[in-house]
Amino acid sequence: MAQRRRGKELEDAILTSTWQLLQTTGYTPMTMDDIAGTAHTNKNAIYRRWNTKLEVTVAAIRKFSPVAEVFASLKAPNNGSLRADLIELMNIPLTLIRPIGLKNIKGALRDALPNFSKANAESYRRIFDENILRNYLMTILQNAYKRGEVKTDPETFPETVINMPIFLLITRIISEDHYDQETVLMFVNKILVPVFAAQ
Amino acid sequence: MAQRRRGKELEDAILTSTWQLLQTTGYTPMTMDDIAGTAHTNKNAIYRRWNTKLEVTVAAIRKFSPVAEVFASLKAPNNGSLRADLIELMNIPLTLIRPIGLKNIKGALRDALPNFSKANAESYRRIFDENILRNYLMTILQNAYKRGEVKTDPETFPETVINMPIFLLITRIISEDHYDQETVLMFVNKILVPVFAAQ
DNA sequence: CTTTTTAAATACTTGAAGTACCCTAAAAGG
DNA sequence: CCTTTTAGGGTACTTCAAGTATTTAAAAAG
Repeated sequence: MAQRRRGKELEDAILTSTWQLLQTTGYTPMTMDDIAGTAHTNKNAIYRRWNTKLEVTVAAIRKFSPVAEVFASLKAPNNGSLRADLIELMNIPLTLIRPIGLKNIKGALRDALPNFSKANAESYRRIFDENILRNYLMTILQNAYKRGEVKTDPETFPETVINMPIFLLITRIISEDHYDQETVLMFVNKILVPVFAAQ
Repeated sequence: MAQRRRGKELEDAILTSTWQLLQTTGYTPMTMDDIAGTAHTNKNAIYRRWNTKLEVTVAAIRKFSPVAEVFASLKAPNNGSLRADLIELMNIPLTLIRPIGLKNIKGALRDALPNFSKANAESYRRIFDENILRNYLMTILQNAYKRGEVKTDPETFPETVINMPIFLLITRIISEDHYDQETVLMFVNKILVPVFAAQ
């Protein structure tokens, strides 16, 4: 019998298995027993650390996808034009979605859905962006306001308008439609710039 | 013991129970056993007619909510202005959402999610609108194009732009945020008119 | 009146989540 | 070293809802 692992070693094994199953089995069909089995341990070891499949999965994503690095290296776009800044902003999710896969994100979104509500708005921003996208957007809009590209103070925009970028992403995920450079340009040119410029 | 019901009588009893449970228990917590129990029958009678909770529920909604009547009485808005037409369009879901409840729609949306995809785009339009909203929107946009309120032929708009109204609704449902007259005006004035006018 | 259909009642199977418990290896502390 | 504490291994169990199977009997059809 193999040595008994514990602590970080065991945790790593669990997250590695989760990440691996995410690529092969996929989020939705993957079960807690699958994860435990692949990691050569049992469900208790998982439940001792996380409460749900969604939580283990988020932990695995944080460990193995470039989410952390990408966010660490980011700064708020400031290219001197609303359009250029929005393109840079909407490119961020591009880097994050690819290694995880749209379908897995959709599965996770489904599990997370019951926690989404206006009252609990944090929870869904957190999945992708830890509010970074939102903060960057506000900065971008403030700069555009100073330049006159946006007519009113972004602080007064309706929540729904501020949420347009994340809502475009969510609907893209729901429809399992690919997200690429062309999509970014379409979002920015055909939707986001017109909407923000009209405020 | 009561007489043994069958056929339409039994079907009505099942749908009545479903509709009733939708108002009390709510879609997500409601189980097939609940429905069977409330209708004083058993699950077999349900499964003989529908395959999933979602399908029974949709049948119950079609029977008891004003969906059918509303759609029958509708005609494509034509008020001579893009803005007025869009307001009329976005008012239609208002009538439909209230008697069903946002939370129930959200639960149903969650169950329906796996069937949503770009490839299968029909399925999610069907939930609310049987494509009527989309057809009306195209008519509205064509009229606006003739008047010059829209610069290019709506046939050439990106799918995402055409889907803006339904996506706004979906994100509203996801966030369990109320949908009222004020929301309609905000959607139309701050988002839909700017987006369509920019095409 | 006989046959066919189909609901009622009940019990069962399945799949996954989540829990309980006992045992023992590994770490920690003296 | 030796003892104590901690936490994983293994296994079995509970729960919940979905979905299926079976037997019985009532209603419909001829």
